[in-house]
Amino acid sequence: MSIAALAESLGISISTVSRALNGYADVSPKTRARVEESAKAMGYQPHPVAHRLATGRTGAIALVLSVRPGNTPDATFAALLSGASEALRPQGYFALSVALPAGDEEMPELARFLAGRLVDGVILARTRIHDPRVTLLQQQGVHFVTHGRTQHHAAHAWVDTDNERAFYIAAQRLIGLGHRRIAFINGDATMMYAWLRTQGFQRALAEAGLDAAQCPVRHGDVTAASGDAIASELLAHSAAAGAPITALLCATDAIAIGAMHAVRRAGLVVGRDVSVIGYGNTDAGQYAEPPLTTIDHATVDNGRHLADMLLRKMAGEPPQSLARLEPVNLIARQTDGPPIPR
Amino acid sequence: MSIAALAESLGISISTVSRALNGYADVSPKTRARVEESAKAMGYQPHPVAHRLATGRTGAIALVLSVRPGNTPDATFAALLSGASEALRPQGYFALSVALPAGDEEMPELARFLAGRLVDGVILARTRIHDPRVTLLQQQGVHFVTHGRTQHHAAHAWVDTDNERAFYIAAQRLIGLGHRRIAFINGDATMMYAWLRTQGFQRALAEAGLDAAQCPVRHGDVTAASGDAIASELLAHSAAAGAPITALLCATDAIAIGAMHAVRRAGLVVGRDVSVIGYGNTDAGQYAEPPLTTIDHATVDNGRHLADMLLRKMAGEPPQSLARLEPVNLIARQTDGPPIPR
DNA sequence: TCCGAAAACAAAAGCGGTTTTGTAGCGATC
DNA sequence: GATCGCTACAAAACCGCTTTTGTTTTCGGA
Repeated sequence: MSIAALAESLGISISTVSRALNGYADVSPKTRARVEESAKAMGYQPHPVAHRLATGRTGAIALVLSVRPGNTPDATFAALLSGASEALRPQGYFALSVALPAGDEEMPELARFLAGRLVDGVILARTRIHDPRVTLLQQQGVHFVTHGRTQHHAAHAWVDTDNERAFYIAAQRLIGLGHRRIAFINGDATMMYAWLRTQGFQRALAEAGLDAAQCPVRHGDVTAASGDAIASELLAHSAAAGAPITALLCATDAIAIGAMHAVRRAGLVVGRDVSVIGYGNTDAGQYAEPPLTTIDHATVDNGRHLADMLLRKMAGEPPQSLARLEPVNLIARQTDGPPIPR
Repeated sequence: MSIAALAESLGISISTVSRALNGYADVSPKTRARVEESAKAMGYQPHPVAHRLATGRTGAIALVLSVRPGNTPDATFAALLSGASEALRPQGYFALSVALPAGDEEMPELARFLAGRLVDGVILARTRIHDPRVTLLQQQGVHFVTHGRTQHHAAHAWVDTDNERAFYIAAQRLIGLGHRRIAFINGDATMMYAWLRTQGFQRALAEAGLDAAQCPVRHGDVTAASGDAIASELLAHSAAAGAPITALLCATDAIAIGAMHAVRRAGLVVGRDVSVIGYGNTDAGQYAEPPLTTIDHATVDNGRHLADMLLRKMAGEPPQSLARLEPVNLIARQTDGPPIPR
C-alpha cells in the first residue's frame, strides 16, 4: 500500500494526500476527512524508509555502550535501555541499543554506526575521564547525552548519579564507626565514575584527618573475581605490615561480594573483623550472607531522564543547560560495624 | 558527498559510478579503478538511508526481548547481544536490541517496531510455550530466529540450551546423593524453558521411581526475592507435614541465592540440611557462601549462533533445517550433599 | 566494406515519500 | 468587467541511491 495507490483510489494527487495526512493548511476539511478515512480503511502507513529519506529523521535513538568481547555487560545497561524505552515510546521514538567492542575496533565501529544513520540521537553509557567517543560525537555533530560526566572542554548534556557524594557518605559512615584503615576497591581507573568516587572517598578522609597512606585506593574490574583478588592482597599485605585494614569500600556490589569471600578465606568475619560496603543495591548483595550494606541509586529512572534530555537536545536546547545529578542513598544492612582491635 | 557530485567530478554518469562501485561487469577496468580511487580520495560513502530505500535492505538486525516496566532485565540478554554483535560485525551488519514492554502493549509495540523497518531480521529471546510474538513474526514474513523453542505448528529456526537435560542431570545428581524429597523452584510457567525444565526434572524422578507428590514444582519470578519466599514456604510446609524437603533445585542462580537465604533463616545449613542447585553459573553464585553448585551454559556463544543462523535464514535456508541444541554442564561446588536425617 | 555482436557507457525508471512551486477557480473589490 | 487575492489542488523537484533499458562505439568476421 503506497501513497500513490491511495491517491489513485481517491482520484486526487499524491501531494494532496501527503499534505492532508501531515496537517498542512491548504487542504479542504472535506478532502482531509476523506483522505484520513480512506487511509485508515486501507491501512495505509507511509513507508518508513522512504519517509526517513525524505525527512532525514529516523525516529529512533540508540543507547551505545562498549563491551569487552567475551565479557558480559552487567544488568545496568539493560535497565537504562528499559527506562529510556518507557520515556521514548509515548513520543513515537524507538529506543535501540548497540554494543561496541571495547578495544582497537571501538572507535571505527562507533564511526561506522554513526555513518549508518540508523538513529537520530545517542545515549552514551559509562563515560571515561577522557572519552574519545564523546569527541567523535561532538565532531560529527550528532545529538547525544551521556550517562556520566567527562573532562571535556566542550560542554555536553549529561545525567549522572552523584558518585562523589556516594563514596563520601559511605566513607564517612565507616569513619564514624571508628575505622581508621579503610581501603577502597575501585573500578577501572580510566572511568569518570571511578575518579569521582575516589574524590569523594578522599574528601571524607581529609575532613576526618585520616592518613591517606593507610587508606589505599585500588583499581580493577567490577567483578567478584577481581574484588576477591584485590581484597585478598590488601588484607594480607596490611596485616603483614602490622596495620590491618578494617574496612573495604567497594565500587560495586559484585566487587563487595568477591571481597566478602576473600575476608572469609582469610579466616575473618565480615561485619565484625572487616566491614564491607558495596554500591548498586543489587539482588545479589541483598541476599548475600550477611546482607550487604550498599548504596542505592535509581538506574531505570536514569534511563528515563537520559531519554527526556536527549529529546530536548534534539529539539534544540543548548547542551550547557542540560545536566542532572541524581541522588544516592545508603542502605545499612549487616556487613559494616565498628572495628575490633586485632 | 553524494554520488552525483562524485560522478560530476569524474565527468561520467551517476549510473556508471554506482555500477562501478557495486561490481557490475559492464564497466571497463580503467573506469572502475578511476571511480574507486576517487571515491576513496573524496571519502564517498553511499547515503545509507537512500541505499536502504533502493535495495530494501537495512543492514541491521535486532534482538528483541520483553521487559516488565520497572523491572530490570538480567544480564543474559546483554550477553546475547554481545555475542550476536561479534558474529554480525564481520558481515557488515549491525546488531541492535530493543526492549518491548511486557503486557498489553507488547504486541502492538512489536508490530510498530516491525512496521518501522529498522532491521532485516529479528532474534527473539525468552520464548513462551505459546508465543504470540512468534505468530506475529510468521504472519508478517519477517526473518527471525528464537532463543528457546515454542509449541508452534509452523516450524521456525531456533537455538536453545538443553533445558530438559540440564534439570534431568541436576535432579539425577540429587537423587544419586540420596535425596527423596526434592522441590523445584521454577520460573514463569508460561515460559518454554520452564516447561522443558519441569520435563527433565520429572523424567529423573520417574526413572528413579520417586514419588512426584513429594517433589513439588513451583513457579515464580526468577529473582532472589521470589526464590526466598517460595523456598520459605516449601520448607515450612513440608516440615509441618512431617516430610521435610531436603533439596531445592532452582531455575536460576538468583532464585538459588534467595533460597539459600530462606534455608538459613529457617535455622538450617545449606549443603548439609538442605541442598541447593542453581542454573546459570553467575558470579553471584560462584561467590555465594557457600559457593553454589550450578549448571553452566554458554550465553555469549548462543548469541553468536543465533546471529549465524539468522544470517542463513535471511540467505534463504528453510527454517526446518535450522535448529541447534546447546550442551549444558553441571558445576559441582558446595551447596549440595547427601541428605541427613532430621 | 558492411553487418552483427559485444563492450562500455548514459539515460531513465524505480524505491516511496515530502516540500516547493505552479495554477485553476472563485468571490470580492474598484 | 478586469484585477486582485484566496483557496484548494496538482505538478514537479527533491531526498540519494539501484537497476533496467537504451544507445553509442568498437571490433571481428564474412
